[in-house]
Amino acid sequence: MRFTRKQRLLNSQEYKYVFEDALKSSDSCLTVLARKNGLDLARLGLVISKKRIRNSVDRNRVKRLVRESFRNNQQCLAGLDIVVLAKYRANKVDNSVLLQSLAKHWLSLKL
RNA sequence: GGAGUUGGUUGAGCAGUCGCUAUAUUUAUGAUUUAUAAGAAUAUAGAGGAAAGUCCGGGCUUCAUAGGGCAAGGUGCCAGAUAAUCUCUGGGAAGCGUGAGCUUAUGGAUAGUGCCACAGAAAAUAUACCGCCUACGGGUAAGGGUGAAAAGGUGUGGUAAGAGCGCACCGCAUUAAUGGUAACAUUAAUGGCAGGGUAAACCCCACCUGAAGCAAGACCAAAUAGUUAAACAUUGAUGUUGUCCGCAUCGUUUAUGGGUAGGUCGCAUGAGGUGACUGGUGACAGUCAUCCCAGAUGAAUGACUGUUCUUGACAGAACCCGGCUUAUAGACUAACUCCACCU
RNA sequence: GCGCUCGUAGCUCAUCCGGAUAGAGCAUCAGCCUUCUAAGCUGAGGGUAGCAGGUUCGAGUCCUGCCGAGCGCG
Repeated sequence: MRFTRKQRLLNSQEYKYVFEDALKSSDSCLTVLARKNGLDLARLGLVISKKRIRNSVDRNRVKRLVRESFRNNQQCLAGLDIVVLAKYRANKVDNSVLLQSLAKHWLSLKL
């Protein structure tokens, strides 16, 4: 499974498109938004603010985990534009917990 | 063996699978051809000692002048190092520590101005309060208490009482000699005490500072639309910080309205790293050999599994370097000091 | 990438160019008043002045370094 530039949201119009009318799934760590994009691919965007997670090391860790999980599950998400928002708790949680949480979100969005 | 001081090095390792970014090579597809675009495979490389804070300094780029005066700001013992510094090294002075060592915005209070609460007679001005002495004109600053600070200190002689009034030692100032590049130190002579503190209060003296910052700036491509009104117009406006002079340009500014903000370069060979030798007390410099070591742009280093140990801190490049400051689990190592014991 | 401002009681602010007990309003608590509450009156508590150093006899105030918050320009 590869994860290329095509599979990312690259500018603010694409983000706006998702925010306007989205399916929503959230828990204590993350909020996930999704909207159909009319393509074969799934596309991912990340919103991880400096206010919620102070250190850049932690921000990068969350980003990488989300990307990794997205990469492994992209087939079942095909045709969706997805935006992941991090919450305050996300930098206090272990990798495995975060991955489990993501897996749940993917499942709920797929339905 | 214990306690400590000052430096230096390092910042979990190994294997497997799947991914990300860059570079090189190869390959197939589309296209009239080239350029190019997007894709695949292989190989190689891929965050730090602080990448952080942005506190200093420099490179680089642009601004027609980097010219002058006045402002404004900074630095402040001496000498050196450096591209440069509010950095570093060595030395002097003062303070702290038994010591190794550590700390210091460390010029000037005899250029001038200001401030010094309360207490105290008095806060720098002496016809000085209590006092002491007296020939009742006055003399005096020993003693008293206040305070952060009160006109050299201690002793002794001396006196009406006292007093650098005299002397000895200590402190201080001036002059000279010697040592040192210098800061300064030592010695000698002279003076009889020069007249409190504060310059991180204004200031004086010496030295330094043109401004802006990679969103600098250069190039390519695309798109476009100006109109109306008002103000000023060489005694004006604008031009890279304040102001005046000087210099450059000729329209400028405000309101209203329309349009564009895509890409490439800048951008990774550098005051570079490593090792050896030489010079220097040292910061550092020189010579030779060798190496090429991130370059993203909604922004790359990760995930999972297994395994070992000491169970892993602080923390993520964004034009680049040199410092400083702050955060930091530990591990290793060198030199030195003090205490106790043994030989 | 530059430049600037602020941090004082639970909250909002004073404290002159350094001088000693850091003050005011609201809030809190206690008492009075009222049948009870509100309003009113009286009193009390609450502060290492963001943190750490330095200058000074003396620092909330001056200087330096950190921490936090906010603003402006491109």
